[in-house]
Amino acid sequence: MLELAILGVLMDHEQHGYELKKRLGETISPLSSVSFGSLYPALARLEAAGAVKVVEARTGAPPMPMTGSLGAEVAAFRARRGPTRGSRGKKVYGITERGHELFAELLTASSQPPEDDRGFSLRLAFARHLPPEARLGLLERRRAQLVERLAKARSSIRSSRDRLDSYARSLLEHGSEATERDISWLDQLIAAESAASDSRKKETT
Amino acid sequence: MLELAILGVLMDHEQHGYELKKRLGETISPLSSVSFGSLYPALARLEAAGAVKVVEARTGAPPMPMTGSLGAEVAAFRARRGPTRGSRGKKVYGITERGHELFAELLTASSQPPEDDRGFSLRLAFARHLPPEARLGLLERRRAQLVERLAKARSSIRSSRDRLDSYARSLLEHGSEATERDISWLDQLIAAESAASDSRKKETT
DNA sequence: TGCCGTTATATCGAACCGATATGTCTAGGG
DNA sequence: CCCTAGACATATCGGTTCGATATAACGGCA
Repeated sequence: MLELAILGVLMDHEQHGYELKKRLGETISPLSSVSFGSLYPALARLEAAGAVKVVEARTGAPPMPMTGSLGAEVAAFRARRGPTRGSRGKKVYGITERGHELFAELLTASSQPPEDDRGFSLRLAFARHLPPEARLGLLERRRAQLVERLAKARSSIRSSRDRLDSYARSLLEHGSEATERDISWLDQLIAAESAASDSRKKETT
Repeated sequence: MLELAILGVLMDHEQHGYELKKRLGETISPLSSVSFGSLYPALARLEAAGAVKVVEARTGAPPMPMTGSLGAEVAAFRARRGPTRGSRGKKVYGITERGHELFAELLTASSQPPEDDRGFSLRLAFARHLPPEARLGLLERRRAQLVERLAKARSSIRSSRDRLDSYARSLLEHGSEATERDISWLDQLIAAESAASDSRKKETT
């Protein structure tokens, strides 16, 4: 999930981790910013998989690998060289050819099973990298999912109306209204997408 | 987080894990159901902390007190499916005195730092267990948080309008609208809460 | 010069999820 | 009467994510 987000942001510009976090926070999901505790491991995974690579490392000395369980060794090394020694600098990451493949794969696949909300938002944010049919499929699967969720929520409200206090009831009703709006928003997107598809068809005939 | 949800549900009636999962899914957050992989460890944690305890395990005849509005329903369910149904291999959990303390603590505390969306929903769902002033505080903190989030989202949209494609832009704008509606929903809740507070004040004078 | 806020990378423990294993109970078909 | 499919129910495993924390370089400024 995070891999997809990282690759998508790196598609535009090469960046380093700290910038990446900011961009992920503002562009993709302003609601829940990504933490470093997941970002750096994810970057490490991607680098290990050959999907991204360090393009530029601005350091005085060559970068020292501090991965794995070498904490004690590194500490010993630091103690030898003194506490002021530092080779920690920026590591600018860029996406590789393999990364492009992985991005396409992640963006397309696993949208078959009912994905969670953030998964959909992420895919929609990168929808321009999808072929038009896949875009429509994404929107329509999401719509179907929301319709089902709305039905469940409504039946849940009906069946347990009297044993809910006003707070819980208001929460559920507000959630249902939000889902309704999501659906009609999707309808707009689907209509726009269909119109674009039609105009493309006309052009080629 | 999950601990709070479990304790809150157990406040109403004693239940076993499987029922708990269903109730958490339908009542609290219809959007993201809790998985067993987190539910059972959380129950184990709570049991280790002495907040819940096993009330009944694999008994044939149900001597369960089952106070609350659900008692009738459970009885009807048993009558429908037969008296021996679902009484084997189950571990019915109940909340202890320590559990009540922990619940109050979790419900009140840690709402000071900006909590995430699910955290707020959870607290609101159990708002009837809060003292009225704490309810108002909860709502107003949430409102302030959403206002801030909206401002950030808007400035983010403005600053990066042209380098966003239509999908990302639509996503961000839809998110902002949803946040606006959340805010006005909160305004309603705050108004209702204030009115209730006023009427209480009048009663006591 | 010394201090401090920002930028930046990295790790740790705990929580949580999705998949999976295992066991129990009952209904229904042969 | 058995026996198998499927609901009910508990539990664990590997991997991802989060929140907190450590470390360190850099820039401004008093």
